[in-house]
Amino acid sequence: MPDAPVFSLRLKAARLRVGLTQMQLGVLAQIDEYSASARINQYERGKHLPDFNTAERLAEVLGVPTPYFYARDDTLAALLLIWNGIPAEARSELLAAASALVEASDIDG
Amino acid sequence: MPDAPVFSLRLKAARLRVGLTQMQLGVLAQIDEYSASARINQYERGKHLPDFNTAERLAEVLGVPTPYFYARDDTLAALLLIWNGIPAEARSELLAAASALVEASDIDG
DNA sequence: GCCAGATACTAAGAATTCCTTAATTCAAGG
DNA sequence: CCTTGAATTAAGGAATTCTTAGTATCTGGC
Repeated sequence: MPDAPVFSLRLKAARLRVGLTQMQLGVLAQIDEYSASARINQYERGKHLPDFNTAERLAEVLGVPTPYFYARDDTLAALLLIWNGIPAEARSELLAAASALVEASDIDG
Repeated sequence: MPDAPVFSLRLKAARLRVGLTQMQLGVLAQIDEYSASARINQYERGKHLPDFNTAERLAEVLGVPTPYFYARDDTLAALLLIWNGIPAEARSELLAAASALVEASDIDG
C-alpha cells in the first residue's frame, strides 16, 4: 500500500503504544461492538478516514491530542505527544519558549 | 450557529489573517473556480468538512501546519501557528525544551 | 438613497465516501 | 491439524460532500 494517509500511521502507532486491539480501541471510542473492529482496521489500512468527532474520541482513548493524527512531520508529531503528557503550567512555559524562539529567528534572520 | 466545528473557526481565522477572500483561498488551494467560493464558505460555516488532502492544501496556502485546523485548545493552536514561523533548527530546540519539561513534571509530580 | 460590483452565503440533486454486515485470512498455542 | 483471537476484506446501504445555480449582503461611488 503506497503512501498510506498520515492518519493511518499515527493511529496505529498510538494504538500499539497503548497496547489495545483494534476492537478494544473501537469499543472504548464508543463505536458499536459489531463494527468497531472493521472500522478501526479501515482507518489503519487507509481505506477510510473517520469523521472529526470519531477522531476526537480515538484521541482521548489513546491519550494524544487530536491534531497528532494529522501531523505529517515527525518532529511536530513528537511535540504533540509531549503536549498531552505535561500539565497546564508546563504548556504555558512551552508556549512562552516558542514565542522567544520567534523573536530570536526574527532578529538574526 | 451553536458549536461550530473547530475546523471552521481555525480556517476562517487563518484566512482573515492572510487577507484572502473565500474564492481566492479556494482557487489557490486548487479547487475549481466555479465551486471554490461555495466550498470554502461551507467549511467556514460548518456545513461541511473537507477531506484531508484539501485540508493540507488549504494549510499550505494559509501558512499554517495542517494540525492547526484540528486543535480545539487555543494554547495548542497558538503553538502550532508559531511552529510554521520558525526554522528547522528552532523547531528542534523547541522539542528539546518540551522534553525537558516532561522530565521536570515527572520528578516533582 | 440607489446602483454596481464584489463578496458571502445557500438549496438541492449528483457524486463520492463511509458504515454495517458477513465472511475470510492470518498467527500463535495446544 | 484445530482452535481462538486478531486482523482484514467485499459489497451494498447509509451518510456525507461537491457541484451548480442562484440569492443575499456588504461596500464604495454617485
